[in-house]
Amino acid sequence: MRATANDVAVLARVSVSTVSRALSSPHMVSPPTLQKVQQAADQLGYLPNRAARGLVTGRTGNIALTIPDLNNPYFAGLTKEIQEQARVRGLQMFLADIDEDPSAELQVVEAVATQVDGVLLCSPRAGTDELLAAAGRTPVVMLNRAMSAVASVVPDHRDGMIQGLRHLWALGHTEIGYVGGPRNSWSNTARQGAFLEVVAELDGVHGRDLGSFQPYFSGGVAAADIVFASAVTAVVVYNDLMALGLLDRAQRRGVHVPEELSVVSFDDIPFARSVTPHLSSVATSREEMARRALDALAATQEAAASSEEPPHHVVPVDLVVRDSTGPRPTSPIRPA
Amino acid sequence: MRATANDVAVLARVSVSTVSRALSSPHMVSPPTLQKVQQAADQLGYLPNRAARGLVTGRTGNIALTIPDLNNPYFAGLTKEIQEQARVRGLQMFLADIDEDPSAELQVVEAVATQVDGVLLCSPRAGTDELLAAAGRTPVVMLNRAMSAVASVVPDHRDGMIQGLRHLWALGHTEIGYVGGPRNSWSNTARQGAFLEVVAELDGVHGRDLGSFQPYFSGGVAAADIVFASAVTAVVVYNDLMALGLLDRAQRRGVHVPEELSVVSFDDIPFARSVTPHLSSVATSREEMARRALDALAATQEAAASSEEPPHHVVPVDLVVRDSTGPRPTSPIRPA
DNA sequence: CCACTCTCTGCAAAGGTTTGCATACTTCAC
DNA sequence: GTGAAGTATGCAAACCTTTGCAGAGAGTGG
Repeated sequence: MRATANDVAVLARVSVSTVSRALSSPHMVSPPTLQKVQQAADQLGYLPNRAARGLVTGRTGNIALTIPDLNNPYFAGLTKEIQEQARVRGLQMFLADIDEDPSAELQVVEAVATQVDGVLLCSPRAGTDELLAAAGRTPVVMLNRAMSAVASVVPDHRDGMIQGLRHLWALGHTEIGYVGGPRNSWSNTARQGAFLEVVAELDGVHGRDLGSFQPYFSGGVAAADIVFASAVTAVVVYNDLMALGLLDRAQRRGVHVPEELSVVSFDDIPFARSVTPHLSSVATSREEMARRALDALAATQEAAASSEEPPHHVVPVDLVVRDSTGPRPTSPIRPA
Repeated sequence: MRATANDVAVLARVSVSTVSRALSSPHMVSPPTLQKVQQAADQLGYLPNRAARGLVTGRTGNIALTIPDLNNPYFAGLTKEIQEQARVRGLQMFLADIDEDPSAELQVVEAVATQVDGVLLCSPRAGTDELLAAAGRTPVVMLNRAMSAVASVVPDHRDGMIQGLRHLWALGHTEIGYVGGPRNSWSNTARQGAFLEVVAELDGVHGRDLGSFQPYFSGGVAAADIVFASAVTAVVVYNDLMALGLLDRAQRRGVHVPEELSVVSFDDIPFARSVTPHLSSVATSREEMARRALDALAATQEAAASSEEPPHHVVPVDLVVRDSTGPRPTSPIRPA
């Protein structure tokens, strides 16, 4: 079996208490004993059992993250950054890919609740009340969903929409569509709402909701022909993955982007730069999201007793203009 | 605080032992008591503390996975499948993105070793000996690296290379290059070795090693001009990400794929179907890799005592032919 | 030389669960 | 009516660590 504190104690001829103190608060122990203990610990390759420690201290050094779909590079990148932020804070991370299954999300939260210091719910699929119930007393921070009752970190969807639409407006577009993501997604609701609001404020611009689609490449393919058949010359797409699908279908149908159709989307995944034309997209810094998420978690832990309002972060976004947006075409879309 | 077994015991007017038994081995408890306990547990929302359970049973219900780079969709997809396989087996999963940092890998393994039933090391960066030392008595399975001492799951690189090269050979190519990944990567060594071997066995085919590059989009871009300047009409590329970079650069340089250059790569990431031309690629079933990885972990746990040879899985692969490969051109590459 | 302060160390409890053993109670056969 | 067999439950130890408290010993000042 693996060496325990007791083994080290025996070898160093001290008590387990001294071993514990030597390793976690060295200043409480005399230099000679400290050295004895350290040597014994090294010799045995001793590492404290974190589960046992968590049992008594109440802090486990673990966090958990739920994510909807790792096959979406946006979420993969965000996961990477969150894990990196956890690492620099000395935390280990549980990960669960929910894959659109709300019950799986609840199960995971219940299962890990006792072994983590906090839970990060990224784009939660289940209901907020159930999730909070499942978490029990464990601090929770939501990513990509805002509610007053629980701490949250969300991108500034509205500002992203403003940046995207003003860009299209400046290019002369007046008929602009919104290609939506899943109807029950908080992010989609936020973006769709912002689209309609902002479009109403732009002089001479006519906005059109083109419907809801799956937030995958295939969803963009599915939306494409509807886009071509509508009278729009530009679209804002729920996310990059869908925009890629739209682009692929456009190419097959002989619709030229950006000459006949301009496309802006959200997320700025790395592949936005790997396709032709390179995608104009609204970028949120994943590193900033991750940093704020872990800060919010720490704050929530502190504020557990003091019932202050939990922190709500809105992370700034930036439109990155590339090749998928261009001036309003003079003639309408004409698929080959 | 969260409800404990003791709270349930008090409410149900039984002992904690009975609570424990009622919930984990119901048949050992009389129907009326069982019902009392269940009702009390429901009422309090009781869920056993898994860390405490792990302390006494020695099984935690957790595993850990280290992965080199979540921004590579191949690894993101593999992570997703492994987490899914863990879920169906009732296990929670720690995840660590190593990002090419061997010391981070060692730290993580040490940190989680006490709180997991096993560790999956995907494309390990650190040395095998150090990793095994860090894991201590925790079962370890390696993915994408094979060694006799430790259980492993690897794709059949050699067969993948055979399929890719025979495909190119059948298309008439005789000058074929290999665009390599990182020199210290086990996968790259395996693929490069297989390339040279297989190419030597193909009549009239001349293989050429074109060097080592970073396993990213940028690495493919960096390799591109070297490829165009060499006399090859086809290349096998270490992975899809690099192939995408190569394709991007080819388009900018005016090199037509597959008319002037055929490209085959490894991994078959989803984006292989999202770029133009769609990429011919050697696919490994991520689901199969994941399943075998968890099977191997379970087997390693069993065989901890009996010192049998650890299991070594070689997972079959399939070349998926798409649009990036075509007949040998009659005239050599001529960048615009 | 005493009393006091400080520094260091050990004892024992606590955290929440599982499980071997013992006990109490039933049931049944003789 | 007694003994055996069987069932259901509780007690207490164990897992590994941290930490409050107490005690031992050393040093210091009067």
